[in-house]
Amino acid sequence: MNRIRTRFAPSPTGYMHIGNLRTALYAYLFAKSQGGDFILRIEDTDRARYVADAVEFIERTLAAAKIIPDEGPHQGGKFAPYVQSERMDIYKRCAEELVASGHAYRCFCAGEEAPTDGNKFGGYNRHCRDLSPAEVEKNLAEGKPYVIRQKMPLEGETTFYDVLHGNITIANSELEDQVLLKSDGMPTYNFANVVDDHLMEVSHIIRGTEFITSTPKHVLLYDFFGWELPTFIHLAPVMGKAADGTVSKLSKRHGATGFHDLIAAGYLPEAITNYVALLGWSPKNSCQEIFTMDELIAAFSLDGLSKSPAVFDYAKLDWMNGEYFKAMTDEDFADAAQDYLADFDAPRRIFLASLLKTRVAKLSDIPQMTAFLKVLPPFDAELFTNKRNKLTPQKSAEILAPAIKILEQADDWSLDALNAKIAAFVEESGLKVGTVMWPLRIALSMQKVTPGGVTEILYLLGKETSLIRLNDALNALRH
RNA sequence: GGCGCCUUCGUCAAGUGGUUAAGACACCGCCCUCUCACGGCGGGUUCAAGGGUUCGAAUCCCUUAGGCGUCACCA
Repeated sequence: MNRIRTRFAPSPTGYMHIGNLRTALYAYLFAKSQGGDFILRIEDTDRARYVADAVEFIERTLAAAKIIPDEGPHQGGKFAPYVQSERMDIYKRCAEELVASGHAYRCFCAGEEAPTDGNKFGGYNRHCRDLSPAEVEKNLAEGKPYVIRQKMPLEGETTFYDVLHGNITIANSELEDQVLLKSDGMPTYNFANVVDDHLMEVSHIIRGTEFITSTPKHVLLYDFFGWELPTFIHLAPVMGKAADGTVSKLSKRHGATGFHDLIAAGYLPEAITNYVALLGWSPKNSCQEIFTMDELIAAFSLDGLSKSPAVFDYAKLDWMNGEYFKAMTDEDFADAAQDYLADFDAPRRIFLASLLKTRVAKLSDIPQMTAFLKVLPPFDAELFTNKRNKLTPQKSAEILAPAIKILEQADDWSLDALNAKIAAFVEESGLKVGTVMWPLRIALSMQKVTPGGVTEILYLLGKETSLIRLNDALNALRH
C-alpha cells in the first residue's frame, strides 16, 4: 500500500470556520495515526475572492491548533509550489491534454450572458461541444475568449466508493460539462483539486459532504487521465442550533463560529481542538473525552467517524474548557487570563486565578465575575434576605455590627488570620457559619455569587476597603 | 423540482440480530459546603413513522416523512 497522505485545501478567506478546522484536524489525525504526511495547499483560484495575508492567517491558525503540516507554502516540500495560483502552467498543460484526447473542448461562449432555459443545466453547457475543427480555428484566430469544458459521457453512470457512505452512484446524464479552465486562465476548483491531489500523491481525500455530488466529475477526470483513484471520505457538516430551535449549517447567526472568535471569547485552543474532534468522531472501545493531541492521534480511526451532522453545543464546549482550566496550575491560569487580570498585582493575580479557575467557563467571564472588587454594585437590602440561613436585613445588621468591631481590631490581614478571627466570632455568637457569612459576603460584594468565600474577598479587598464597605452596608441597613 | 446524502435521550454519542439501549454535556433532585463553584449520589417514555424478513430487529429489506447538500467561469 502506498504512503498515507492527506491534505487540507482551504481557499484563503481570512477566516477559519470551525467546520474547516475540524476537516483539517481529521485529515491531520488520520495521516499522523498512519505515520503519513499531512499537507497544506492553498486554493486561491478565485481572483475575486482574494484576501491579503490570508495564507499567513491560515498557517497561524493551524499552528495555534497544533495542526502542523509536513508540506505547505511555508515549509515547502517536494511537490511545491503549494499555492494554486503559482501552478497555472500545470493546469493549462493538463487541460490541453484533455482537449487533445477528446475529453474536453473549448467553449467560446465565455463572457456572454448565459441563457436561463437553454437546457437542464442552464448556461452554455454542451453548447460548443460539437464545434468543427474549422470553427474552433476561426474563433481562435479571431481571438475570442474561451473556457475549457469537461466532456461528460451522456449515458451510463459513475460509481465511487466513500469510506463513510459506501458506494455512491450518479447517472452521467446528471453531470454537466463543467468548466475546467476559466477564461482568465485559472482552473476551477473541480479541476485544480483533482490535478493537484494526483500530482501531490494524496491518498485520502477528506472533505465536507458538499462535494459528494461533484465527486463523480472528479472520478471521470481521474479516468480520462488514467490516474489511480484516491480514497474518498466525505464528512457530515457541523450544524448550529438557532434560538428558535431550528438547526442549520453552523454560521454567524449561531454566534462565534470561527476559531479566532472562540479564542477571543476566552476558550483555550487545546479545548477547542479537543471539543471539535469529538464533534463527528468518537473513540472506539473507550469513553475518554479529554484528549491531548498525541492521544487523539493514537486513538483516531476512520471508523469512529459519524456520517450524520453534529450540532455544535456551546454548553459542552464550556464544560470542556472548564476541565482544561481545572487541570491548569494557578500560575498557568493566571498567564492565560493575563489580559483579564491586568488590574491586579502579581500575588493577587495568582490568588484570584486559584479562585477563578474552577468557577469560570471561559476567560471572558472573568470581568463580570471580578467587577465587584473594583466597584461595588448598588446597595440592595433584599440581598440580605436569605431563607436558608433565616436572615432578614434587620438580622443582618445585628450580625454585621459586632463583626465589624472584630475586624477593625485585626492587624494581621492574612487569609489564615482572617479565617481564625471569623471562626472565633462565629463560635462566640453561637450562630451557624452560613448565617454569619452571608451578610458579610453581601455587604462586601453586593452579589450572591462571588469567586471565593468571605475570607478570600476580605483579603482581596484589603482592610481599608473592606471596612468601608461593611460600614456603608450597616448604615444603609439601619437607615 | 431533479439527483444525492442523513435520521439512537434537548445535544455529542456507543451499539453491526438476543444488552436492564453505554458514557458525556445540559436539565432536575438530594448530599457536602461560608454563597456560587468544586466534589459525591440519584432521576428522565431516547432507536422518525409504517410495513415486512426472523423464534427474536435500534441493528437486515421496502415504503413514507422530515432534515441537509447539490445543480456557477465559488470553493
